[in-house]
Amino acid sequence: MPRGRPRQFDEEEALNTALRLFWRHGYEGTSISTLAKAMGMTIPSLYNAFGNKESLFMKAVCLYDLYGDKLYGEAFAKTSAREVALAILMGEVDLVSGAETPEGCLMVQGALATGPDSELVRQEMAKQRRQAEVDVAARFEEFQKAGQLPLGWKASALAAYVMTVATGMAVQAKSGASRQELIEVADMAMKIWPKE
Amino acid sequence: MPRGRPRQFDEEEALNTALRLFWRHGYEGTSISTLAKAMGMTIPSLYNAFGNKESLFMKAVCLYDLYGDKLYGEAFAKTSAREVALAILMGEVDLVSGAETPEGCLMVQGALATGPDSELVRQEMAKQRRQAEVDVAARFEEFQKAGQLPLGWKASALAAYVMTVATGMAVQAKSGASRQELIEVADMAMKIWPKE
DNA sequence: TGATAATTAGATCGATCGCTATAATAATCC
DNA sequence: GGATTATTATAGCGATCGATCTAATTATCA
Repeated sequence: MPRGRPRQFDEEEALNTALRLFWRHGYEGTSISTLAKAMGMTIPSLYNAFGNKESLFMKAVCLYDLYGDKLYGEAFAKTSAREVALAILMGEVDLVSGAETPEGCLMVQGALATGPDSELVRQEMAKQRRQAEVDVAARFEEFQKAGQLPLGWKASALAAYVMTVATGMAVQAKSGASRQELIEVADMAMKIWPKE
Repeated sequence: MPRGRPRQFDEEEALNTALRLFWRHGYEGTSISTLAKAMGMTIPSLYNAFGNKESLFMKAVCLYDLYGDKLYGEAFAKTSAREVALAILMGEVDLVSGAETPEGCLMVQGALATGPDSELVRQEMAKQRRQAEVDVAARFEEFQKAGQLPLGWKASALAAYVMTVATGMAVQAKSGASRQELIEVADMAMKIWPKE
């Protein structure tokens, strides 16, 4: 046990609670007092443990990234562009409409349009969304170089398309779309691939 | 001229200014004081003319709807499902990446995830997004009944797909995607149609 | 057992939030 | 010109925002 008075909260559990709140209500829509109450700690304890609201949010984002890392890790392991796309879309359906998690995607609804005080957070979310697309494009590029993309397709355009559908499904989930509806959307989206 | 002291602002112009601010910064991210300054009127004048923040936002949404009404009106006039979809997607590209307007879509980023105080506004935006999809589905249903949809396609799933891509493009635009990138996405999205 | 270190608890900071009460101003109506 | 009506301007309302100060508490270390 460390030196001083022991903490009355579990840091990871508290961070997970914060993640759920930011996920559901966004960065601006979640107040410090709401966070502190839900996390079972006083406001000074929250600041002592997590810095400030922005750094708490960014730590929650890091925790959220674990979901994405798993999803895209598994998708990138697939051996065809079509399977990669399918894994991304079906994985996103699970993520944005999971029964145990808030509807939608933290990267999208965490800070999409904000006031001036949250501008840095908004830009960081936009940056991470763009980076995810760049990563997907790089994976598709590998298939492109191996001549395994349909004729005339650009890896970057395919990646932009897949991520656009994924992002759109996240908004649909937040609008109340069911998992079944999202699966139908993903099925439609996969029809871009030419038949044999 | 009406009875009392004349107004020092043009109501429609002021509402348009409010629309731009809500469009860029969202409902929660736009404060009354910011709105009043940009609209060139004092805070009491703003309340006198527009009620409260929520009703001002809803009036801005009505003004925004004019863009959508034009877009979907023209799209629904097309004579094939494919042309309807193409008109929707290209129209949305214009709308969410217009040079004269903020990036993205007010319906999406106006109030996607919010705090408890903005819950009503958030639900209203979600409702309008769902309604737009229902309208598109109804148009596709007409083609379906005429046997003019590809075999095995559901009008509702096609509508959900098209609106998902449209919504996703709105987020992409807010992330900084260029018009050209969005056009490439729309082109990819249209590939779901089978070749003759 | 006393010094040290870390966390907790309670009170509160200045700033801003959405909103409004009051009163001065500027037009028309009679 | 006086009454009426609507808008403007100033000031400020209570509540909440993110964040912090001070002090009491509870552990380890020497």
